[in-house]
Amino acid sequence: MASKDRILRLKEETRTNILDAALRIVKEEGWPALSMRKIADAIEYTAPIIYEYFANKDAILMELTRGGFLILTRDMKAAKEEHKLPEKQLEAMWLAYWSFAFAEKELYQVMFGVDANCCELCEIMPEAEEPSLLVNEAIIQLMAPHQPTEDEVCTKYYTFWSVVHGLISINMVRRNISDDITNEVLKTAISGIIRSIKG
Amino acid sequence: MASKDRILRLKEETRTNILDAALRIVKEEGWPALSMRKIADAIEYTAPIIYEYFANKDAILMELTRGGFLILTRDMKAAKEEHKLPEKQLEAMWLAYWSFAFAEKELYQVMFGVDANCCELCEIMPEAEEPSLLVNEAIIQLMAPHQPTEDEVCTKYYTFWSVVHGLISINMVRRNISDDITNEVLKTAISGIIRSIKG
DNA sequence: TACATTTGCTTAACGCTGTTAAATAATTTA
DNA sequence: TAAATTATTTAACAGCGTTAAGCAAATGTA
Repeated sequence: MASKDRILRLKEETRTNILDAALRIVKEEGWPALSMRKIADAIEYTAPIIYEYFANKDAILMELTRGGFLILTRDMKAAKEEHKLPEKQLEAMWLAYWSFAFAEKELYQVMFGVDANCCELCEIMPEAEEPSLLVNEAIIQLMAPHQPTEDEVCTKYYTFWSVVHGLISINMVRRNISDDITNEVLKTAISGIIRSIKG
Repeated sequence: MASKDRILRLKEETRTNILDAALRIVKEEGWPALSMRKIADAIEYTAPIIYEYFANKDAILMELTRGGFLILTRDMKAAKEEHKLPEKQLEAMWLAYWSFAFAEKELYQVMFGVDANCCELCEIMPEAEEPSLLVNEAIIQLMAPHQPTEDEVCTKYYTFWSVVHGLISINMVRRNISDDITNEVLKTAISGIIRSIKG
C-alpha cells in the first residue's frame, strides 16, 4: 500500500505547486493578472483540475493569506525573542512587520488589502490573530505599572498598527517617497508611542 | 444654433448620469459589482454608448477619483478656515479627512485603495495634491520657530497621514473595532504629533 | 487474462467581464 | 425628397470563474 502514500504525496505536491505558481504569477505580473487558467498553465494542467484541490479562486487567496500570517508571525516572534525589554521588543516587532510588508509585498497586499478579505478574518483564521497577540503581550508588560484596562491596551495596539500600516499602504501606492523620510517617520512614530505609553 | 447648445447640454448631462450611476451602483452593491453593462442599464442605454463619453472603465474611475479629491479639498479647506491657530487647523483638517473617508467610503476606496490608482497619481491629477498642500501650510506655520527644512515638514506630514490613513484602512476592513477606541486613537495620535512638533 | 470500475484529466459549455466593429435607426442637411 | 450625418444597437471577440460531460488510463475483480 505504499503506492497510496506516493499518490497522496503527489497530490500534496500539486497543491503546493498551485500555491507556488499563483504567488509567482502575482509577483511577476501583479494581482490582476492572476487567473485560474494561468495557474493551470504554470503547473501544466488545465483549469478544472485546480478545483480538485481548492473550492474556488478565493480559497487559493485564503491559503496564501494564511501562509503570509505564518511567515509574519515567525518573523515577529524571532524579532521579539532578541530582546528582553518590552519597549525594545515592540520596536523590533514593528520593524519586522515593516520588513515583511516589503519583502513579501504581494502577501501583505492580500492579507491586508482593501479587497477580498472580508470583515471576520480573525474568526475564520486563527493564524491572523497571532501577530496582535505577540504585540499585546509586550504592551501589557510595558503598561503594567499603570494597571491598564483591556481597552487601553487595545488603543495602544491600534495606534501602533495604524501608523505602521498606514505608512506601508502609502509607500506601496506612492513609491516616490524618499526612504530617509519613511524611516524617520517609522522610527520616531514607534518610539513616540512607546514614550507615551511609559508616560 | 441654440439646438447645438441643447445637444451639448444633453451630452454633458449624460456624462454626469454615467458618473452618478456608477457611484450609485458601487454604493449599493460594492466595487466588484460595477460593470459597464450595469452602468448602461442604469442610464437606459447599451454599453457601447459609454465609450462615447469615456475612453474606458478606468477613465470613469479616474473621474470619480478626481471628484473625490475636490470634495475632500473643499471639506478640509472649510475645516481649516474655522480656526486661526495652526494646531487647531491641523486637528480640524485631519478630522475632516476622517469624516470624508466614512461619509464617502466608496470614493475614499477608489482614491487611496491598493488597486487601480497607479504610482504617479499626483502627476497626472493636480487635484490629488491639494489636500497635502493645505496641511503642509499649517505644519510650516506651526514649525516656523524651528526653521524646519522641507524634509522635516514632509516627515511630519507623512506621520499624520500614516496614522490617519492606517486607522481608516483598518476600520474599513475590520468593522468590529469599537468607536470609542477608534476615536481615542485618532485624537490622541493627532494631538501627540502636534505636541511633538511644538517640541 | 478479460471485464468492470474507478480515477485523472480534458474538452465544451455557461454566464459574466471590458471592448470594438459592423449594422441599423433616427435626425439633420442639401 | 434624397443624401449625409449622427445616434444607438446588435454581434462579436477574447478573457474571466466555474461546472458538467466525456474520454482515457489505471486499478480492482473474476
